[in-house]
Amino acid sequence: MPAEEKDEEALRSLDFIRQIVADDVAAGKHGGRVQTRFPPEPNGYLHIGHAKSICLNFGIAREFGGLCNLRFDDTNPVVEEEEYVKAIQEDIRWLGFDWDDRLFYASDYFETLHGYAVDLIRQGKAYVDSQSPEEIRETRGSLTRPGTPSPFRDRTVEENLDLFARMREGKMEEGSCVLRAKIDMASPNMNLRDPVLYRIKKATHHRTGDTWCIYPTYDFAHGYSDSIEGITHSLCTLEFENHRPLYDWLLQQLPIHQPRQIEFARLNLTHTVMSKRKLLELVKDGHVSGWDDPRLPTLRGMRRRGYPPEALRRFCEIIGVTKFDGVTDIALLEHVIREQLNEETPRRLAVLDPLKVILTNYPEGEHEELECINNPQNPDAGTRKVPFSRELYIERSDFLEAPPKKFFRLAPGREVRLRYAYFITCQNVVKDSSGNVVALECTYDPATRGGDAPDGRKVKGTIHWVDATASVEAEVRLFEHLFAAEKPEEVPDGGDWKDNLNPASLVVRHGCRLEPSLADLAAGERVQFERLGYFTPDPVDSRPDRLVFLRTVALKDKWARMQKKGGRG
RNA sequence: AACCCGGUGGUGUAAUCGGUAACACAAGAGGUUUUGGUCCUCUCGUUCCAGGUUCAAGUCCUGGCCGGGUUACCA
Repeated sequence: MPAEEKDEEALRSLDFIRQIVADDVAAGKHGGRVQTRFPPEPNGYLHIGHAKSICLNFGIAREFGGLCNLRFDDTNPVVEEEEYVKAIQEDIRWLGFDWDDRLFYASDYFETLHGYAVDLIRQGKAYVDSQSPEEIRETRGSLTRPGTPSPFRDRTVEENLDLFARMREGKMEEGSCVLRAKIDMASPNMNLRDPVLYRIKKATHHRTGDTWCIYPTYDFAHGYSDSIEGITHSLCTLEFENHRPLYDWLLQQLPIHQPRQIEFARLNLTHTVMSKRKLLELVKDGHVSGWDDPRLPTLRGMRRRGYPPEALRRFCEIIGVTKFDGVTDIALLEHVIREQLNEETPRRLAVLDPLKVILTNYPEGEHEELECINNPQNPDAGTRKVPFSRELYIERSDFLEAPPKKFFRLAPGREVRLRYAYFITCQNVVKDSSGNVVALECTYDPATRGGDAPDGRKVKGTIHWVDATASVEAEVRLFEHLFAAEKPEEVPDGGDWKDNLNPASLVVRHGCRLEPSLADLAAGERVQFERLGYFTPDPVDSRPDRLVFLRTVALKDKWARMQKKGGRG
């Protein structure tokens, strides 16, 4: 009733699918009921593209007071496995969605589906074709040439019934015959040229075992499964657009619940690949460590990398739903990850490439604890004590012997602030015999404890540090885009998409030094290493005695950008 | 080549279903700052083209152009 509330509601525009659903609800279609489904085939792991579909389907159900089912589309036993069924459920739960007791399988409906096929045969709408797969392909015609009818197209209902029964009984060889819909061999839509409805596969199904040797095709099973479950809006990606006439035709032949299929554009991201086939190839060929490699766009990879599920949901919300087949900049994903992590992540000090600093005027054998703010974004996060003494480590990249113009960090004779600690001045550069910088001798100003100078003097730079002895060692893995090219699939002729793999997508740093509190971070916890990015202990490889951290995403780095720009001229 | 679907700044979306282009990201410039982070300000579009309907078109019509999908007993 409040006007402002109404305005706010009006401001939130509905995507074209939600608009359709809203209209249907308003019109009282299906009694105002809304039911969707997420229908993965259990033959691979879920990726961020699936997340878009999951958020859409579960999101719409929730927004319209409806339900969303999880249904495994397991109609092809030769490629599907139980292993994926479990993994997919895990991933969806992690993303934050729940299907309650509505976990279904297309294979649950095999008997009903078979009955529907028999109904179609009885109506003269389907027939058993005894042509070979090659013959079927050839007589289907082409995009420009109509197909020609099968010589078996006009078999009698009785004959078809008998043949189909024998198919089910296993008396026919694989490939010797199929059940086809009798629609229109001259249709400009290839899907309507007597599509195959059932084929013989003498394979063991992960759920039905050897009960069946004939299996329905996707087109046959999908719409009918939707109907059986009372789905009102069946959402799928654009490549099924041409299947919709078949979806509708199949449904309309029987006096059953009629769902509506609506197609939307799948998600494409820059600097990565999304197809199951390509992902599989990367895993199989060892370009990545597995399906949960943190560089992959798989949900497992992202979970391991420390991406918060809330951010993924937010991302799916931002990208919207349309019929335009575009490519989303992966920078948008990274942005929502940072946005989320910036709010909720405790800050910590860590040095990835340690350079020793000796405070020559700091008393030997002495140490102290300095108070550091946990999260400037959130005062409630409080503070913590971090050990400090005469010998420290700073980031090697925070020191330059001959600093360029805009370099604000440490250099000979220059003063900087150690975050939450003291101002220090570099007095001497210690080098080994081959001229490498091995340590810095600095003086600190005791009056600047905490990081402020009582005399009001300023420093240009603040750098992070860690105590040399009271710190723990760790391995840290840094990631960049898996592919250097924005669109890895676009390759010059003769080239391979894998040529675009980024050789620097994984950089492993050994001998990193972390503030002691990081030693007992629990798996799944996320922190910000100040000035470096957001990190999480690797749930796979990190052990109490051998810490491994993964960088979820780097902080934005203006300095790096300036350097890059300058370097290019 | 036939059919289907699309086309709004660099990218992704929006525009109260004809009323005078908005948001986010990216990029660039500047400000604040004990993270070169965050935050704040500013810059970046003849809505693919050409006609037409209309007082009024990103929205409707026609024709082009460009892009995607489709010729598995895969999904």
